[in-house]
Amino acid sequence: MEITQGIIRRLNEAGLKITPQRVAVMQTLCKLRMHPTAEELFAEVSKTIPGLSPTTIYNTLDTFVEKGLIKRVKTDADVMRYDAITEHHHHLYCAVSDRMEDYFDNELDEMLSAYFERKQINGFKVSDIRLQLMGDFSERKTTQ
Amino acid sequence: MEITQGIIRRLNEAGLKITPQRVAVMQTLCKLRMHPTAEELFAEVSKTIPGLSPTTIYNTLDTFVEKGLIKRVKTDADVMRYDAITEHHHHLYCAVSDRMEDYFDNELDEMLSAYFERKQINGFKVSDIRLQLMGDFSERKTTQ
DNA sequence: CTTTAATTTGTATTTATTACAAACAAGTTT
DNA sequence: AAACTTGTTTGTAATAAATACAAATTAAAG
Repeated sequence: MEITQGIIRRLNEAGLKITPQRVAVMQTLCKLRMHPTAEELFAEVSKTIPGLSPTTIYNTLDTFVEKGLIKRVKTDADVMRYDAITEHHHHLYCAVSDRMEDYFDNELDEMLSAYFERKQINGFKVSDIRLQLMGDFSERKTTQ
Repeated sequence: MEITQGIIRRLNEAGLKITPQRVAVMQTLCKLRMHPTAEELFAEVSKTIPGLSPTTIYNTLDTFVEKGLIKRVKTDADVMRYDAITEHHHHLYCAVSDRMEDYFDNELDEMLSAYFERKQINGFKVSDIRLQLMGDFSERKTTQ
C-alpha cells in the first residue's frame, strides 16, 4: 500500500524502528480527520492490533511528538488531542459539538507575521502564532 | 479593604452567597498575575483558610466560570489554569519557563474581526478569536 | 433567632497519564 | 541465516487531576 510506504519512510527518517504498532497509530491518526484523544486512538488502533496496550499508545504518541511527526492540541475544556498535520495551521473549535478542525490560511499568516514584526511586544519574542477560532459548524451546508 | 468590597459586589451581582472561601479564591486569583492551576490556588488560599478542602477549590472555580467571573485557560502541554480577567484578550506563552501572561491588543482585534468579516470560512461561524503567542520572555529587560 | 437553601467538607471514585521491569521484536553484525 | 544488541511493547501498579456524593455547616432571608 502506497500510504504505508510513506509512513515507513517518515518513521525511518526520524530514526525510529518500524513496528506494526507505530505504523498503525500513524495510519489511524492520518485517517481520522478530527483530532482524536489517546483513548480514541487506542480503541481504533486496537481493531488492527488486538493485544495492544494503552501504554503503547501513550509511548508512541510521545515519541512522535518528540520527533516532530505529530502535534499536541488541546482546547480549554478538554483532554489532550493529537494532530498528524505538523505544518503551521490553526484550529476551528465548536464547543457545542466538541468538534475541532484544522484551518489553513496563508493570507492570514502573512498578515499576522507582518503585524508582529511591526508591533513588538515588551520583550517577548514571538516565535509562533496560533489561532483558535471558536464558533459553530451548524451553518455548514455541505459535508465537505 | 476596598478590593474585597469589589469582589463582594461582583459575587452578589452573580447571585452567589458571600463566603470566606469564595472571597479568598477570587482575591488570590486577582493577586496572582500568572494563571494559577487549581492546585496552586489550593496551596495559596489554604494560607488564609486553613481547613480548606480541595473540592471547594474545584467547586468554586467551576461556579465562577459558570457565572462568567473567571475564565479557563489551557496550553497544549498543560493542566487547566484559571484567569480572573474575563475581558477579551490573548495569551503569551513561554514553554521554557512554563509562564503565561495576558496580552491585550485592540488594534489586533479590530484587524482580525475585519479580516474574518471579509473572509468567510466554509460554513463555520466565528464567534471568538483567541491567539496563543508562543515565544519567550528571556529578552525582557525590565520586570514590568 | 429560626429557618431554609446553598455551600463546604471529606471520603471515595473515576479518568488520564506515567513509571517501571520483564518480555519481545527490529534490524544490524557476523 | 543465526545470533546479538538495542529499542519497543506489554502489563501491572502508581500517580495526578478532577468529580460524585452524602453529611455537616453556614449565609442570609424572614
